[in-house]
Amino acid sequence: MPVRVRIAPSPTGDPHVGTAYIALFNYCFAKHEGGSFVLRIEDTDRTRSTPESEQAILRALRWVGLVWDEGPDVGGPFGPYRQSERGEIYRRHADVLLERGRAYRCFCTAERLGELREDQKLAKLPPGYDGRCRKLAAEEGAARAAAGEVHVVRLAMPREGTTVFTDRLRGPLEFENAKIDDQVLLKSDGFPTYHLANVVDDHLMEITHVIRAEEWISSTPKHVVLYDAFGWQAPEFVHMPLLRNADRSKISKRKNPVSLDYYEGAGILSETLLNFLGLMGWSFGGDREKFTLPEMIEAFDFARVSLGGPVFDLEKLSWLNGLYLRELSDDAFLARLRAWRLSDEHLRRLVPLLRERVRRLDEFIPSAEFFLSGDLDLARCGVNLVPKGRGAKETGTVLAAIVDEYETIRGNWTVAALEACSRAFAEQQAWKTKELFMALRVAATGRTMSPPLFESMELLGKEQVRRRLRLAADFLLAQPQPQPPKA
RNA sequence: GGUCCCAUCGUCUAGCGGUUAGGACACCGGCCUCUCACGUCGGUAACGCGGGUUCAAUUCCCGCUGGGAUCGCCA
Repeated sequence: MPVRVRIAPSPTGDPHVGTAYIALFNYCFAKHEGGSFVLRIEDTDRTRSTPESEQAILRALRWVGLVWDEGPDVGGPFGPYRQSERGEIYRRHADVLLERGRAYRCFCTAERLGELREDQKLAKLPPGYDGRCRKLAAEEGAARAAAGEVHVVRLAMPREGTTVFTDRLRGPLEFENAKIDDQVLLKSDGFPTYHLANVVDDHLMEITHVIRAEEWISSTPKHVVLYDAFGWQAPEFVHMPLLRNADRSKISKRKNPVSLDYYEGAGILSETLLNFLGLMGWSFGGDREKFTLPEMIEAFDFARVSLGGPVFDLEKLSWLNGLYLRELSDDAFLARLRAWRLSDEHLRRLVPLLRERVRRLDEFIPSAEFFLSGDLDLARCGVNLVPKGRGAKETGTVLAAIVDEYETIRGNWTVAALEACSRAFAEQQAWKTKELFMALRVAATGRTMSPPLFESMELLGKEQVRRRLRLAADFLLAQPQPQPPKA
């Protein structure tokens, strides 16, 4: 049977470095085995999925250079590759489970489930569905559903016994069925949850190996039960360790740049990024640290995966990138620069902002410096970061808070949205706009004098701004507190 | 808290019973050099703890500790 693997991102946000990481291992394994690499879009969350996000993810994955053999854009024999276009398939399969008594209709409301969870929390019981609707007769469920009553379909987990599956990297993993609750398979909007869609699609798309992140281990027994309920053979499971923040928690945008767009914007070459991700949890063998994608494919072996969650270290990534940069010819280097920020396209966006602040052409580059550089020298910004009459700590807190506030406009990173959001935030914090805007200006540009703040922020891009604001906040929060006056 | 996963320098890792525990990033020093960077040479730095098994444990087993994940009509 030919090896078929897949990467299945959910288009609910920015292209994630973890997606590229898992995609890399899927890709290398598939290509090493002469198999196929499939891209499937898991957009079953109607409220959060957006076509913009899907486009951004496809674009970023293309930048990274992992080419998929089948996917929503290129098609293939197992399409459609977008789950939102496969609704009928999931409903049909849910019906099969219903008929077989392996699933049941549940009419409990979100409110009741919320209360249930609250009660369980208070009583210090493990959270989970209490199975109320499982007691309903199938006929009654069918009748109420036919009458148009809103409901979901839940998996009827076996109440006894254990479910075992073999993880390629860890060996057999065993779970007690009684401790796994009845997962929702079909939501009340008729869309499937991940659990159903993933199992159905992996089977229909003839996926042979599910290579995904470790966070999925605990839901795998549910998937195994589903395969069994359908009478299908489950694929082989391979759970890769999770990328981590410096504090060893799962990598997150609060603590690390996580968007592939950030790395592209920082001038990390895609070949560097792939090489570096290949160093996370995997080793080439020998003392080899620098290798190309074809070399990694050639050498690929799951036996060389280590399971400790690797901390993603920007410092080492930058070092590796330097290696790649230095081996470029001058012309190739120049081409990279142009593709990065020195394209006509990018410079043309800077010109209108900067030309009126420039008297001579030789002032242009200095005035544009913060648009073309990475992290700022915060020690040099120093006191300017903190408005008069405000403390370092409170300014740090405010900057950290506005980073979260900007989350709400991530899909609409425009001057107008930035300004509206920032003004509202200032009011809410009881800060003068003047105070807040200056702190933002210095944190984002490193200067007290700059082109208009929101224009600058829009051009810098959300990744760059987020990073600089966070760094400034961390810097301020780490300042030694003023000593209380001596008595 | 329940369940599950994991555990070698600060970080990424090699090691798959017997090694002076190797390499890389970062850090420190030397060399190179007009400076810096690159390069190069050297240095500081790790097997979490306790029991077993064994002639011998970093390596195998168990417990503890520590870290992580997960417990959604998100994926």
